[in-house]
Amino acid sequence: MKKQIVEILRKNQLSITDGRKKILELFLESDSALAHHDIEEKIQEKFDRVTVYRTLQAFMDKGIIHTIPTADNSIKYALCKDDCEQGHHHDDHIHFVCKQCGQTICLDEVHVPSVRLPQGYHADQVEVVVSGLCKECN
Amino acid sequence: MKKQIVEILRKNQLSITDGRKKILELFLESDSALAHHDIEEKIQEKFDRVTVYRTLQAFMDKGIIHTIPTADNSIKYALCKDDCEQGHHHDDHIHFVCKQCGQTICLDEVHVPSVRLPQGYHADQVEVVVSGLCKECN
DNA sequence: GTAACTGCAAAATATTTGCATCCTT
DNA sequence: AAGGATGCAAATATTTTGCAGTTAC
Repeated sequence: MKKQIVEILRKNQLSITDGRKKILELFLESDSALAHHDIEEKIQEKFDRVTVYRTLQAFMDKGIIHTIPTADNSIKYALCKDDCEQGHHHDDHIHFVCKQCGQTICLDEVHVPSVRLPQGYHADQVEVVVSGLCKECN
Repeated sequence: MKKQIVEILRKNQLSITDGRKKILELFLESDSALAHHDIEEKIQEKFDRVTVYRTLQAFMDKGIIHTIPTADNSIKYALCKDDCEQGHHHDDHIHFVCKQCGQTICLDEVHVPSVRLPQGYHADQVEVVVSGLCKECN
C-alpha cells in the first residue's frame, strides 16, 4: 500500500511529502468520494488548510483525482482510473450519491449510457450522477 | 410575460415583490442556467446579495428552479418544468455545459438514458451533465 | 544547493444569521 | 394590522495569494 502511494506520486513527478502521502492514502482507503472538509476531518496529523487545497489542486492537475459534480454546492473528489491523462479525464463510470448517508461513490461497473445530442453539439465528456439510496441505507 | 411571472409566484404562494419578479424574469428570459453571480451581474437595479440568496432558496423550496450539478465549484440554477413538486424534481432532460463559452443549458428534447444500478441501490434521480462544444462554439 | 513544498498571515470571496424596517396581502 | 420580505451589519465559512522557512531530491 505504502509502496503504491509512493509510486503514484513518483509517476506524476510530485515530490514525496508527508501531506501528499497521507491524503493519497485517504483516497486509496476510502471507497467513497471525499470533500475538502472530509479530508481535514479524517486526517489526524493536522496539515494546513492551504496545504490540503494545494495538494488537491496538484492531484487534479496531474489527473490523479477528479471532481464529481453534485447538485448541492459541495465539491467531491475521487481517484481517477489509470488511464486519465493530465487535463483529460475519461471516467466512463457513473457516480452515486446516497441521500441518506451522503456518501458519494463511483460505480465502476456501471457504464455511462450513450447520449444522442442535437445537431451541432459536440460532447467531450458525459457525467452521470444518480442519487437515491445506497446498498446500506436501502 | 409579466403575467406569467406573477402567476408562477402566486401559484407557489410567494408574495409578489420586485426582487422576485425581476429574478424570475431573468430565468424566463435566459435560455441558459444562471449562477448566483450571473444574477447579480445581470440585474440593473441592485438588490442585496442576501435577497438574491433568499430568493433563490425560496424558488428552490417551491420547486420553481433546480440546481444543476457542475464539476467545478459553481452552482447553476435553471427553471424546473411544470411538473416539479416541492422537494421532488423530475427533470428528465440532460444538461449541457459548453467548455468554450461556459453556458449551461437544458436540453429538454434529449431524454435521460436509463441506468441499471447494481443490486441494492435505489435511484431517485438521474442527473446527466454533458460537456463539450455547443451549437454556437462548435 | 536548488527547486519544490509547507505553514502562517492576510486578503478576497462566498454564505448565513439576526434584527429593525418596509411592503404585500 | 399581521406576516412576510428586504436591507444592513456582522458573523461564518471558503478559497486564494504572498512570503519566509523547511524539506525532498
